[in-house]
Amino acid sequence: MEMALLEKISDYCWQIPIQGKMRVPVIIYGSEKIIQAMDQKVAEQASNVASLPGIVKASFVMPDAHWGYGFPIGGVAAYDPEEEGVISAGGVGFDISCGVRTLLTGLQEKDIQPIKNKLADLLFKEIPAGVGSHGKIYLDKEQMNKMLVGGAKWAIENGYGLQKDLSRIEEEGCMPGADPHAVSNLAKERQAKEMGTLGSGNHYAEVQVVGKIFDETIAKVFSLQQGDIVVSIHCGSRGLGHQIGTDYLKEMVVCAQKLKIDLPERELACAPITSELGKRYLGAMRAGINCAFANRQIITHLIRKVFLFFFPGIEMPLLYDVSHNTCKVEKHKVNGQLKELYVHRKGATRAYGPNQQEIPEDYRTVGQPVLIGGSMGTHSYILVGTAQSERLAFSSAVHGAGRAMSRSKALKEWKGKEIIRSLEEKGIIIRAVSERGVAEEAPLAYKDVSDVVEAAHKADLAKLVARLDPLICIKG
DNA sequence: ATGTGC
Repeated sequence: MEMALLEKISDYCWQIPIQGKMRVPVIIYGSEKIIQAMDQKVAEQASNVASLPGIVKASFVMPDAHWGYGFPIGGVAAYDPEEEGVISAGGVGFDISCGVRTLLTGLQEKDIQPIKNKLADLLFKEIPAGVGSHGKIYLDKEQMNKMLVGGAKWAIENGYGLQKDLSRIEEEGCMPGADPHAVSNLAKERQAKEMGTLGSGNHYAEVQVVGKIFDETIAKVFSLQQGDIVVSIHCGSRGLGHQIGTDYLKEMVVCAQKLKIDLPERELACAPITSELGKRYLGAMRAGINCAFANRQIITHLIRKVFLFFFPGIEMPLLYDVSHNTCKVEKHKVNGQLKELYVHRKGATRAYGPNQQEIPEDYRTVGQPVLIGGSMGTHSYILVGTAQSERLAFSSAVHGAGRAMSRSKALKEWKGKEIIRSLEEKGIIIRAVSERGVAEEAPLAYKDVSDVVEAAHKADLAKLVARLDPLICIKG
């Protein structure tokens, strides 16, 4: 990114002042090194986002941002319905409610060492992964609608998990206001066989060891200790979310044209929050959130079954489950006034600080766990939300490393087999459906997640709690 | 991200 175009506010905060059609400034969080390496396109896209009607405060860019479809990935933007604010399918992203869930195991690394390969094999066998992967579950129309309304709650009622899991999921695993009738039949058909599947790309299920604790006090509240084994799931709403995105993007292009909303780029298509289309998208997108909650809940059940085989009686409670592709209605302070805003987080994790009613009671004194998935073979991190983040970025933080290299370039650079072998030498077992997928997801095709979380920490968006090191990674 | 792409 061209640093000359930015005004430095602090070591970890930079600004693009209002210019052209921008209604608010762009605020970018990150070190000089991170922002220098960011694509210039991110600045353009974030400025475009700042030009849409009803945006308040600023168009925010997280340290892990990269070029996305219309809105940058790693972007946060809030729109006010009372100021003709908009909602945008591209501002949520195609993988609606993609997110991370982490399970505690109570095991230590030495417990899994003797069975590591067998554990990897069985996890790989039991968790369907890959493009177009199907599970054993088939939902008819009636069950589909119930799932889209009930989310993880529906999954638990149908035998996939424990009632107490719900208290550790954002929205308690069931997003209110979901409207299955706003979801196309095509989207539902695509999803019918995809419940409890991982998908492809950077999605994974990973067995990890807590490699480092940054904050002992908060780690204790999160039940994390050095050497503990945890399991993390990174996936979203599969074909359903993607089809909702595709369907509504088309409609929003037409809507924006009709209402003469000035779009710097077609891909910024949006609809007024108060419009019929805006409300319908919100209902469909919320159904997508429930689909992702249910999906991660079913995968949790599959993982627990595998662990129970090796460790009879094991309990695997949730640490937390949080999304990083959503639009949510939240109250935030703008110019000293509490406003109800539509907060788009695309590749940005909600990161509530202490004393928020929305987070589990056990965590309320310290703040919400902010789960940051790394790329294949690299560290992941657990952070905690801060009080400052509300003012800084509507309580949001980073979501992961972010690509540094295109998929096609990664394919030219590496072979899947070589990547798997070199990770094996480091003691990391990869079980993947596609060798091509492994090459595309090569560790060096991603930015360094450690830099990104350090920047989030130093910018006060969220605070470092623990580092997770991969042992077994199941991929599409 | 995606029944991967014009």
